[in-house]
This record gives sequence, C-alpha cells and structure tokens, in this order.
Amino acid sequence: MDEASGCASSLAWIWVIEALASFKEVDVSILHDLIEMVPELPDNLGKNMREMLALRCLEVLFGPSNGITKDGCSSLASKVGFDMSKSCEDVLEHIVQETSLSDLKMAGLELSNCNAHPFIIHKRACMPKLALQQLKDSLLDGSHPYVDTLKHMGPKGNVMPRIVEGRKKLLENNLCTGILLDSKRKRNTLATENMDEDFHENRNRLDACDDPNINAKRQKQFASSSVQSREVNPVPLNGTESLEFPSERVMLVAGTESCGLAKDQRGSLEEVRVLGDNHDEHTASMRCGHIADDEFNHIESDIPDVSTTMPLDTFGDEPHQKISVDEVGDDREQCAELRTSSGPLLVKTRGNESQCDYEHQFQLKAPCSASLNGCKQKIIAHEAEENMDRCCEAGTSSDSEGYHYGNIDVFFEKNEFLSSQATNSYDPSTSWTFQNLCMKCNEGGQLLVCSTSNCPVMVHENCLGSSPSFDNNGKFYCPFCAYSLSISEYLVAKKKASLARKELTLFLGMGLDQKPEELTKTLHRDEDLLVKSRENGYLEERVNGQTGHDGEHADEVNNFHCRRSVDDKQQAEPSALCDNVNSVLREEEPAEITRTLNVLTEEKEGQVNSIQVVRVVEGDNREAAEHDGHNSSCRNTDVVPVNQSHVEEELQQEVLEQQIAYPPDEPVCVHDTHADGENLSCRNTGVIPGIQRHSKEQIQQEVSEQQIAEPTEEPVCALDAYAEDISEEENEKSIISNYSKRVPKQERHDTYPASPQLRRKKVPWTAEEEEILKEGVQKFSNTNDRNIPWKKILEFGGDVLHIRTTVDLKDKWRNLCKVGPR
DNA sequence: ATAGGGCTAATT
DNA sequence: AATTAGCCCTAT
Repeated sequence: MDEASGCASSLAWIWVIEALASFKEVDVSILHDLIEMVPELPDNLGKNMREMLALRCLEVLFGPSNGITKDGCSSLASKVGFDMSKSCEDVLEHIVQETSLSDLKMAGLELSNCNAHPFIIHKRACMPKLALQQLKDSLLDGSHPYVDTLKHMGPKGNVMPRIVEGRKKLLENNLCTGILLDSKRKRNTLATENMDEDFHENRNRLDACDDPNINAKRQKQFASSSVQSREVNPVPLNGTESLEFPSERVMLVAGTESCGLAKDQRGSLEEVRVLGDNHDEHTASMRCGHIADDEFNHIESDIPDVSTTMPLDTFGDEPHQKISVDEVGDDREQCAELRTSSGPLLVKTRGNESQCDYEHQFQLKAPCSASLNGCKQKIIAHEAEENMDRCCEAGTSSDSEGYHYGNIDVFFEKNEFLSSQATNSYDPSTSWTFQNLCMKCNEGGQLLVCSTSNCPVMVHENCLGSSPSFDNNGKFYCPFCAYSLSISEYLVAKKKASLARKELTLFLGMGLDQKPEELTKTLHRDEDLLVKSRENGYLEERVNGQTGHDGEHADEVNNFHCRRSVDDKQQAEPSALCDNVNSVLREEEPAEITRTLNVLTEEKEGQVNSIQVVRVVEGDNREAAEHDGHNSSCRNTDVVPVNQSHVEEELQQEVLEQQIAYPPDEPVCVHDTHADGENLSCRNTGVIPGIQRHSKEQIQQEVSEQQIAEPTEEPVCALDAYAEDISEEENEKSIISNYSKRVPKQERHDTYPASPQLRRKKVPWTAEEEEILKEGVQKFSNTNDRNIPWKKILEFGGDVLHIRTTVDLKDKWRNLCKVGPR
C-alpha cells in the first residue's frame, strides 16, 4: 500500500482492476480491455494486480467445465510445470508460449485432472490482499496518511471513527450475537480445511451449468450478500480520490471485518460497497466476486426498491465471521449485514448437506436446474436479504407496508430463537442442528424438518404447539417460514388484485400509458413467483416491490383521473371508440351478448383494492329471433348500470371517494331471456339482474380471469367524476358508450354530490319504434285522463321499445306531436 | 309514474 | 346560428 500511495491515479486503476478481477463474472476479456486503458504503471505498482489477473486467466483456462482430456492436460502441465514457486504470471506466460491460447480454450482443461488445480488453489491462497483491502485496513488501523483527511471530510463527517466504532460495535452488538459468531467461528475453524475443496466443488458445479442465467441465479446465492445496489454512489475515499465503476457504480473495497455495522455507522458508508477478500480467504473472495451483470439485473429487478435505497453495508473483514453466521442461516447473515463476498457459498460446511443446500439454493431461482428434489430448498436467503435490506432502510423505506414488517418481525424472531438455541448449543458438535435434535426440547426422535432451505428448524411435531403446517406437497414449514410464506402468498394475492385494478385503470384510460398485456405479464410473473414460492418455500417478498405498490397504483389512478378531467380534450378517442363499438353492436345481431359490468370494490384501509369485473353472458334468443338485423336490437346494449344502488353502497362510496370513473369496459347488453315487464323496467333503471346472480367470490374470480384472459382493447367511456367541470365538448367525448346506465341522479349525489350525470347517447327512434309507440298511445290513451300510461305502452312495445324508457316514450310522443301526429 | 321544462349533441 | 331529436331534471 505504501508503494501505491504516491501514485493515486494508478492506484485507483489497480484498485479497480484488482477488485474486478476478484469478480469471477467479470470476464477476463473485460479485464484485458481495462488493462489497455490503464496508463503506464510502474512495475512496482501493478505486480499484485498482474498476478491476480494471471491467476484469473489460469482459472479461466483451467476452468472446471472445459472437459479436456486428462492426457492433454497432463501433457500441458508437464510442459508448463505448475511449480508452486512460480508466479501465476510466469506460469501463464509459459502456457501462452507453449500453447496457442485459442487452442487451449478450445480444448479446455479439466482442472481436477491437472496439476493446475493445486497450483491455482495455492496461488489463490497466497494471493496478497487486494490493494483496496490494504487501504481499508490501513485506514482502520489509523496508519494511513489519509486518515486525518477522512476524519474531516464531507458533510457526513467522520468516516474513520465510524468505521472503527462500527467494528467495535459489531463485536458488541452484532445482531447475531457474539456467541453465535463464536460458535460459528469454531465451526468454521473445523471446516476451514475443507473450504477450498468445497469451494471448488461448488464452483465446479456452478460452472458446469452453461446457462448463464442459472449461473447468475446460483451465484446470487453466493454473491447476493455482497450485492447491494447498483445505485450505490461512488464514495470519495478522501477529498480527491474517488472510485467509480462507470457501469455499475459499485465501489469495491476489499476487506471486511466489521461485518455488522450498525445502521448509523453504515449511514456514512452507505455508498461504499464492500467485498471481502482477505488474502487468506481467496475462495471467499472469488465467490463473492461472482456478480455478473445479469446477476445485478436479476437482483435489481427482484428487489427494485431495495436495490435503489439500500444503504451500503458492510465492512466485514472476516469472512469467517460471516461464514459462521451463514451457517446458522442466511437470515442471520443478513441480520448481521454480512454482505461480504464469502456469502452462502461457505455457509454449509457440513459435508453433504452443504452441497445439497447449495444446489437448492441454486434451484431457488433456477427452476430449470437439474435436481429439484431431495434436499431442503433455499428460500430464506432472499427473504432475509430483503428483510435486512429493509431493516437497513429504516426511515427511508418508501414501502411501509405492514407485511414487510411482518416478515421482518418473524425474521428477527426467528433469528432470536435460533440464536438462543445456538447459545444453548454452543458447541457445534452438540448442536441440535448437527445431531438432529428438536430445537425446542433438544431431544431426538422423529422430527419435522422445515422445508425451507437454510432453515435449520427441526422440531417434534408435539413441540410445535400447534398442528404442523404443510404445503400442498406435504412439505413441512416451521412456524417462522409458514408465517412468512403466508405473508408472501397474501402479498401475491394483494398484488394480483392491485395489478388487476391497475390494469383496469389503464384499460379505462386506454391509449395512455401501459398496455394491459404488460400488466398481465407482470401478473403472470407474480403468479409464477407464488408458485415457486410454494414449491421452494421461497419467501416471496418482493411482490410489491416489483410493480404493485399501492401508492403507485394510487398514482396511476390519480393520473388517470387527472387525464380524464384535465386532458379529456385529447381523448376524443375513447368515446369515439365507444361509438364505434356501438355501431358495431348495432349492426350486428348478437345471439349472445356479453356484458361486462365493472364494479369497483375496494377494501378499506390497506386492504386489497380491487376492481371487480362482472362478466355476464346471456343468450338472447328472443332478440335474435325477433329483431334480426334491426338496429333497435342493438340498443339492448345500452343499459349499463354503473355505480348503481345494487352495488354495495360502501363500495360505491369508495369508488366515488376515489373519484374514479368506472365505465363499462364495453357496452353492456342487458339481455334477460326472462325479460318481462318487470325486467324491462328494471333494465331501464339500471338494474342488471345478472349482477345479482354473482356472488362476490364469483366476481372476484372473474376479475382476474377476465383481466388476464381478455385484456380487451375495447375503449371505455368513463363516468367522470369531474365531468361537470368539463366543457360540453369534453362532456360529449366522455359520453358513455351506448346508453349506459340510468342512475337516479339524486342517489348518486347522495354518495357523491359532485358526481356528474353523463348523458346517454342519443339513439334515434326507428320507424318501428315510432309505429309501436303510436299504436300504444292510441290503444292506451284515455280521453278522460290527460295522462298517458307510458309504462303500459312501453310494455306493449315489448322488445321493440325495450331500450326505451317511459320518459323516452313521452318525449318522443311530444316530439311527434310537435311535428304533427302522423 | 307522469308532465313539463331544460339541456345538449347533431344537423341544417 | 337556428333547429331538432333525444335525454335529463324536477315537480307533482
């Protein structure tokens, strides 16, 4: 480090390249390109970096999946000679001299069959600290010349004291408790010997999968703990120097000891990304470095809200600390904010189980992975990850939904519980997790093992205190995981409803922002997630984080209204399209007409908001038989009850309160094969018998079904709460398609005084209608009674007049009289 | 339920 | 702009 202090810019390059080189997923070619960009480095400066790069190259060359023949490998090995005393640089040079690189790559080399294996391991183990690691160490030691500068830099003030303090605090207040850590350390000590081997085995398995996605997903299991955010800001390490990774903007700082910085400590460091990579723990560094772009993307997409707000976390110098934590559970890992590179890869050092868990960790996000059976499946890590993320966000979270806290609660409760158990079982060799003892009573016997991967809970059924929780596949979930899973399911459902609602909102505002298909996709994705959640015990927590924040939705709704009320002039299309629909419907004689009624229902205060769409399909043979090709028949589609009294008043109230217009998404045809006089009157007063046949459940079921299956693109006209404020022109445009509803104005005003009354669309009287009207008037007029029994006439008119109201008849007759009765 | 006045989109 | 047809609102 000292040697580097005099050449800041070069040093920065070295930092970057070294750090990047520690990322397995950073392709060597990228490193190569980077090297090209680096200004001339003094020989004494970049040696470690070059060595690291060379090692990377070797690792690539002798990658696990190359499948070269043993002979070829041995041949090469004999030529090159993997002398431990040689530097990677030298060996690599030899290799390049002996063999064409491309040929080598083509042929591939099987690490396990080559002498390169121990060589690389050895070199890994001997690799000096990353420069950044050294820098950090020196800063922490207070020996670095910039310490004073750091102490006084920036508005956030003293970084160093915070770091140091954080380290102390970690030891004192680590969420996972020192005991736990100690316990873990012991275990790790025992396991350390096998670490390298374990790592390589796992790494090989990783690499054996050619699917980059799978790899990325798998690696997430390893690296997620070190991946915090791509939004992380570069941190100025001192007043003049800063490191910024242009692409990811990830600051890499080697070394991590205070892996459990408390929030306040992290505060000043939140822009620093730390990737642990102690020189003597290179396996860890390698693993931790596995952050591919798609990894980032994956994580970001999965945890959008977290990834952008998560403060930077960790200074964990001792992967072993972290490892020990990991061993107990990823939750704890997260709890301790141990985001160093070692990650879960080192978590399990319990022989077979570790591998097993790794595999399932991979499976978690890699359903296509080969083995889906058997061992526990990883689910907690993600949960814990997010939980922790949210913990770290204290006070900054934009998502205050209770479930997060619910999961966080259970997360901490679980940690606490496990910690207490760990405390009681200080010695790993006697730990219940090792001896298959009930974590409650510490006795053996037939135990229920939580199906959640990384959840160590094993318990007697009797010790549960309640009936065990099994999923559909008969998998048992411990109370913690069962609870979290339930929350996840709830969230999925919630989001589903939210999305459906959003979808409808967008649908109503057709041609605006987002196409329904997109939302449908998201919805499907969430459903998939839920399925996976069930399958893997994965605690799906990012349901809302993805798309469906209520607030977001609310914004959507508001935007919609805003558009409707303000920008209606630009939205002639909806109504125009409505008209088109009308035209179509008029011209076609539907033997069967689908009518859709949108009813907004909304649970109160934080509950699921949903739009309920009732789809009623009824045949109308009468219509088809009697009015083939007749325009009038199409008017049957006119009556659209919206926000009607038959809708639960409460719901209506909320609809109106939200000032959401919920027009039918398509002209509604109210056809009732049992239509008689009563029904006719019903129909004209906006009462749709169909809706009464649908229970709420049916409604809700149909909501999603229709939303998903039929993201109709048909335009919708909205009942606009602001229509009164709209000009005539606007009002015209927002006319509901085809004689939508008849809503007693007064009633509507009762619930929402400002609610406008949209006019029905004019429907010209047909000759037939006029004729039957005249007939009716003639028939029912009573010279003694000046009043004309329009209702009787309407009934008399039957289907011919079935879209008309008594008032219509009266008005029409008035018109006819004006013109002169014919 | 009905009558009558008024409103408004469409048409002239 | 005037007219008209259809729809809406209110009073009874």
